[in-house]
Amino acid sequence: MTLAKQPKKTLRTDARALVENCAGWNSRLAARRITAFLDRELADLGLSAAQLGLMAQIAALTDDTLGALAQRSGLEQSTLSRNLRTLEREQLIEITLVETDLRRRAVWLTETGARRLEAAIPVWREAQARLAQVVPTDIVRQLADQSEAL
Amino acid sequence: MTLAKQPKKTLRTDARALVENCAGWNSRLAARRITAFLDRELADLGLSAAQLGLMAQIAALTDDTLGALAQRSGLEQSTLSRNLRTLEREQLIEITLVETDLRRRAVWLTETGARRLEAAIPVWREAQARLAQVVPTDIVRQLADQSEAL
DNA sequence: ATACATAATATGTATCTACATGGAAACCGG
DNA sequence: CCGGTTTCCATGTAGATACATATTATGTAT
Repeated sequence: MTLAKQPKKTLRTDARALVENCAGWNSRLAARRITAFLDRELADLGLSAAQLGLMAQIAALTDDTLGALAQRSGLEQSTLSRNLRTLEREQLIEITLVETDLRRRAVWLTETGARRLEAAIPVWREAQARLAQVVPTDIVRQLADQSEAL
Repeated sequence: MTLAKQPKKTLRTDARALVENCAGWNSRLAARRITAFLDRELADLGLSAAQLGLMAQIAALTDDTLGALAQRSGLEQSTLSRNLRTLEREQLIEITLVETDLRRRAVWLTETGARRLEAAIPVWREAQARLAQVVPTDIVRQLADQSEAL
């Protein structure tokens, strides 16, 4: 009878292998750490790393609707819907109907949002540069690209 | 007067550079995609990728308390506290007092939890192998390691 | 021993994330 | 034009995550 307190050696060994190698765990761990770093760097701007990224996604589009934005940003449609809401509440973005198809909504930055993003860019650039001294940022980008095939 | 609908070219250009290169965004994107893949692969087991990882962390320890586990797993103490609760609710883990210091709690897998983890290991191994054909898992591990320095 | 500081954990609050489902608009076959 | 289907988005629900703060127990100086 194996006590839970002292699991079988093999289980512990397997668990250690999982902990070390699991790409799921490791990718989330890296994301947590990198995001925490950026959040600290961006704290003064009143933007989180996630918000900055999403605003940049929006600014990068010429004009597009929520579904397309979800696609491009690799977010669940429902997740996007909610992440947009916090930006909307702070009046950084605006969401409006598309007259030609009333099911669709279009997003864009407000003037306030554009100014906020503009102010954030150099801070982000600086933070990313410091980050790049510790983590190979081009590799991170490759990873994001490659994982799309999953 | 620049309309928000058509932000300054420079802003859009900067935004595109951010979207492409931001290690924060890219790391979260990769983590989302990898985690979603593993969640699908693990669906039958009644475990999410995050739960599996955390259970493995617990199993990998000989004996330890919550603070140490938070450290090792790179999670906020408060985050860990809550993630453990869902495992506890399903009776996969047990949390008890440490008699020598009543502030501390110790965690371990229940028999049910150990069996569940044991069953999950081969499934994880298979999933990780398939994942590795698309994403270099050793690189992901390096990233997690390197980002600790942030 | 008592009062104050420190340590370990839990809880309040809020954002990020996703799956399942709901509601409204558009589309399409007859 | 009408009814069924599909598309787009929002919402219910729930886990993952973190910061700030509260709570309880330990340690310490007097």
